[in-house]
Parts: sequence; structure tokens; C-alpha cells
Amino acid sequence: MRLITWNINSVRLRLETLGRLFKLMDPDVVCLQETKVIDELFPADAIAEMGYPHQAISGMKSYNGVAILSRLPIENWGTKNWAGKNDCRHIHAQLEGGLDIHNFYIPAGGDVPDPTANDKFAHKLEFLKSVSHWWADQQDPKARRIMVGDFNVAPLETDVWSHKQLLKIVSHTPVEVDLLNAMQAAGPWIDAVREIIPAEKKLYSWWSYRGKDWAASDRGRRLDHIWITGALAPKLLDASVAREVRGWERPSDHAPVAITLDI
DNA sequence: ATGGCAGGTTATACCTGA
Repeated sequence: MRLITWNINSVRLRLETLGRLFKLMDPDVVCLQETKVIDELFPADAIAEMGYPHQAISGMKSYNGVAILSRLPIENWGTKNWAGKNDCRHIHAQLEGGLDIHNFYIPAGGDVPDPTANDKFAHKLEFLKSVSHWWADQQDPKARRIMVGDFNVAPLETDVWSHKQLLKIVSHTPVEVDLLNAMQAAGPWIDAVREIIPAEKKLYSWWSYRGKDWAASDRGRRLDHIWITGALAPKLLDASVAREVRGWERPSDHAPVAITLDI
């Protein structure tokens, strides 16, 4: 089974690109973030025709929005609110056989890494804490769970183009990294991508739109993640970032991240 | 050395992203 996560930055604008991605990667399950559309206007029929008739969607106007698209039947699905906001940043779906998939769009956090001066950063920290506490209450050593999404935190030094230069930049500050690590420990979760691609290797999944030549300057960050529970770890076959997708025409600023499981 | 870009909106400037 192949599963991918992608911050698509508008599902309507990039519907054709999504079809191209289906052909490139042949995924069984696709988790999207920043769909930016209410459920009534989500291109559900077009995506079903492309081979993904089983869908769980939760969107709002203009901002945020998440979706899980699947070739395999979804037995049940739902959403949860975190940090006191109903803003379409999480959706989960259970597939046949009990595989549980959680898709998150964690708040970006604004520019100023100070929760007393910046409400968005305070919200991000609160969001990370509330998800951690929830996972801490879901302990089940046999659980087959996957947690994916745009976490908006690049935890490792090799997850950013310059650790030193980004220490005070939102997405790589120590307070965020500590909270992300706490969330990972709360699962406990295994970083599936770093199981396959060693932590010594630089790895990014996002490059700013603003650079002149994103590929040449390569100032990226690994903001998009796929975590799995210990019960799934023996099934992990592969993981990758589809960097080439960032170079396609009218791209999202995020590249898809993928894993393959022997299930 | 990031913010210079990009997406959405009852737009034609301003919010968001990170």
C-alpha cells in the first residue's frame, strides 16, 4: 500500500496536477492539506473518476481544509477540533482491516516566534500541546495508525537549509521542535521518512515561492511528515519526497511525501 | 538573504502562508 501526503495549496486550482500525481506515484491513499474549499464545492466527482471514490473531506472557505482520498473503502471517518477552533485542520479515516489514518494541517504560526506578541504562534503551540495530550490518552501498543500532514515544523538540523540561520524563524525554533518531539513521544510515533532516509541527509518538502530559482538555491524545509506506530514499523518498505512535483507547472510550494507499506 | 511570490476573496486591496 502506498500512502502520500501533500499540501496542495488549493485543490480546485491544482485538480489536473493531482491527476498527474496519481499517475506518477500510483498511491492507494492520498492525504491533502490546504484544500481551500467548502465541502459542497470540493471536486469529489472528478477525483472519484480518477480512481479515488472513497473520500473524507473537511473544508472551509479560503483557508485550511483537509481531505483523505482512497482507492480502498473507508469504514468510518471524522474530524476533531484542537486548541478551541473549528477550522478544518484535522480529519481521520479508518480503512477496512482497521488501519487508522490521521491527517493534520498544523497552524503555520505567523512571523514572530513569541506567543505573547503573536496570537498565531500562541495558537500553534497550543495546537501542538493539545494533540500531544490527546495522543497520550490513546495508548494501544497494537494500534496500526498513521499520522501525516503539514506539521509546519522542521525538527532536525538536516530538515532545514541552514540550522543556524533558522533558529529564530518560525518552523524551526527550539520551542516548536520540543513540542513536536513531545507529540512524537506521546504516540509514540516513528518518523517513517527518517527510518528510510537517514537523519544525516538533508531532506526538504517545502520551498518558498519567493526564491528566484528554488531548485538552485535549495533553501527548503521538511515541514511535511509521515509517522507510523510501532505495530506498522515492520511493514515499512520505502519512503520518499517527490521533489520533482515542486518543479511542475504552477506548483504548490510543498512537494508530496510518500511511504510504501507491505500491507 | 529571505520575502522578492502565490491563492482566495463578493477583489480591483488585503488576508493568509512560513
